[in-house]
Amino acid sequence: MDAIHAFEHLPHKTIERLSQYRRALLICLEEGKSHIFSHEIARIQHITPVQVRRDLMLIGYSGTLRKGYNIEQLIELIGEIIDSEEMIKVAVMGLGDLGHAILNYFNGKRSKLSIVAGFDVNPKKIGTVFNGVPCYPVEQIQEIINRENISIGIITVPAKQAPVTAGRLIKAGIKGILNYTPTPIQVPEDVYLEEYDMITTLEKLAFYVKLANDKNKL
Amino acid sequence: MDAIHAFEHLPHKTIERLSQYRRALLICLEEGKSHIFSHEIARIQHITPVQVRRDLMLIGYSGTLRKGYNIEQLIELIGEIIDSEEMIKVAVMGLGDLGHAILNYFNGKRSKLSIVAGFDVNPKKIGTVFNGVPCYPVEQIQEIINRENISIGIITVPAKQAPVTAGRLIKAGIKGILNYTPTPIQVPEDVYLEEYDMITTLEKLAFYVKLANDKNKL
DNA sequence: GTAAGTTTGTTAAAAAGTTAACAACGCAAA
DNA sequence: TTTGCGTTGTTAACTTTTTAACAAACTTAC
Ligand SMILES: NC(=O)c1ccc[n+]([C@@H]2O[C@H](COP(=O)([O-])OP(=O)(O)OC[C@H]3O[C@@H](n4cnc5c(N)ncnc54)[C@H](O)[C@@H]3O)[C@@H](O)[C@H]2O)c1
Ligand SMILES: NC(=O)c1ccc[n+]([C@@H]2O[C@H](COP(=O)([O-])OP(=O)(O)OC[C@H]3O[C@@H](n4cnc5c(N)ncnc54)[C@H](O)[C@@H]3O)[C@@H](O)[C@H]2O)c1
Repeated sequence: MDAIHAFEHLPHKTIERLSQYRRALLICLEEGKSHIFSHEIARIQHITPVQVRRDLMLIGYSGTLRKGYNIEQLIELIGEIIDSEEMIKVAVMGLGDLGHAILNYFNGKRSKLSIVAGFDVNPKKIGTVFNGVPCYPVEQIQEIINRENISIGIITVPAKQAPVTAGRLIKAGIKGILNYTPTPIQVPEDVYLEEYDMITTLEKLAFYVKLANDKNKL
Repeated sequence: MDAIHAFEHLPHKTIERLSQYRRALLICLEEGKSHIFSHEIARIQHITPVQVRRDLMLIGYSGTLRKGYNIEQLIELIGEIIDSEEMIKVAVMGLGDLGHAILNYFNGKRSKLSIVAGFDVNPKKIGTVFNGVPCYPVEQIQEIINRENISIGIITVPAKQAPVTAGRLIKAGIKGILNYTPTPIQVPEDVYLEEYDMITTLEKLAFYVKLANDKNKL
């Protein structure tokens, strides 16, 4: 299909925004709305209406003049683009506070993404089931990842353990890693990596807050 | 001072990377290194050496030829740029799993940023102290934020409570908000806002994993 | 002491991402 | 009708961000 080819070349930022649009659209749908204007989506996402229209143009979706976009259809189309046909399965490495928060938050939210396993070294956690997700010992990682066909790993172990944990995930054949520890990790180029550290976000925020403060003092 | 003026116009991405460089540099310092090359920093951060050099050029830091950058000095300079002179104080709204993870993780990591208060509605949590951070009832938000001179709020309440919580923070005079719930919020333009949703990151990851999969199948 | 090899600093070019501008359209009110 | 307004789709301009290119400088090896 031609469309699949096109979606390959969607800008990275557009992919992110599509996910965000869908999240917002799902809420609107729940609230009983059937249509939405570009400027409404824009306001929710803190961007410009032009950008919304441009993104939707890129995925080939057309709205109705003066009526806006059909919410249900748009959710459907975004799903066709960013979701995969089969379920994508995810494992969480390290079921501490953050790992728990993620398990709590995540499952059930998306139909094509599911956390199916947790791994830990703490004997008290191994064998327990949290929110429907069983906790396995790290030694079984290869076995479980093969058996369940898990392709994404989330790292929430103590920072020092991040590199060795990443190594295990890679060895086990994982294709994408989301690293929530502050220790950067290295991956081969066929593994997708996202790293997020709260402190970077906070420091950025603090920088701009300070800047605004300094300006007001003048 | 002239330099302060210049730092105002640093690219947003550079600010983010400076925070990341510092994080990496602190680790290197601990490991006993005294100097580092641009390509080493680049490798840790998964970017190019040119970009590192460019960022450092923008902040006016010069390395030594064939010896690289002095780690201690660079950490110091990055601090002068992105940290504020006085401590920036932070409050966490909602001390559930995620709020706890943040308290656990954060305090002590940075000298100029500190979480000094938590707020919750659960009577069992109110009055407790977690990791040195007291939990107050939300009703006292105005009082505590004024008294402690808190300027940043992190939102980790249940998603539905996000907008009302944001409203309270804004009313209390907060200047920056970091929203970790999946419900987008609205803020006046003198308040800095960052929103982060794990699902967006995961969906993006899943998209590129799928893409790579599809390519391999051809 | 000279040549070869590295690494920095900076300017210039390229790429990615955002915003502006506006024609086309359709609804609503006059 | 017809006029005016609000909205989409799209091209073009602009801005931001990244990458390339390369001279200058220092070190080491010969
Ligand atoms: N990025 C962020 O925003 C953010 C926020 C909070 C915490 N963190 C980071 O996330 C990580 C986890 O934080 P937390 O508060 O949940 O810590 P925690 O100590 O509560 O949890 C860590 C868990 O990992 C397990 N573990 C230890 N070694 C392991 C290994 N080798 N393999 C598998 N499991 C192992 C422990 O038994 C524990 O259950 C830390 O690195 C922390 O720095 C990041
Ligand atoms: N963005 C992410 O990556 C991510 C990950 C996990 C969870 N979350 C989100 O973070 C939020 C918190 O998650 P959690 O797992 O910690 O939930 P939780 O239920 O464990 O914690 C929520 C806490 O907020 C308190 N609370 C409820 N209403 C409040 C109010 N009006 N004011 C102050 N406190 C209030 C509750 O008493 C509870 O202690 C949720 O919205 C969840 O969707 C986000």
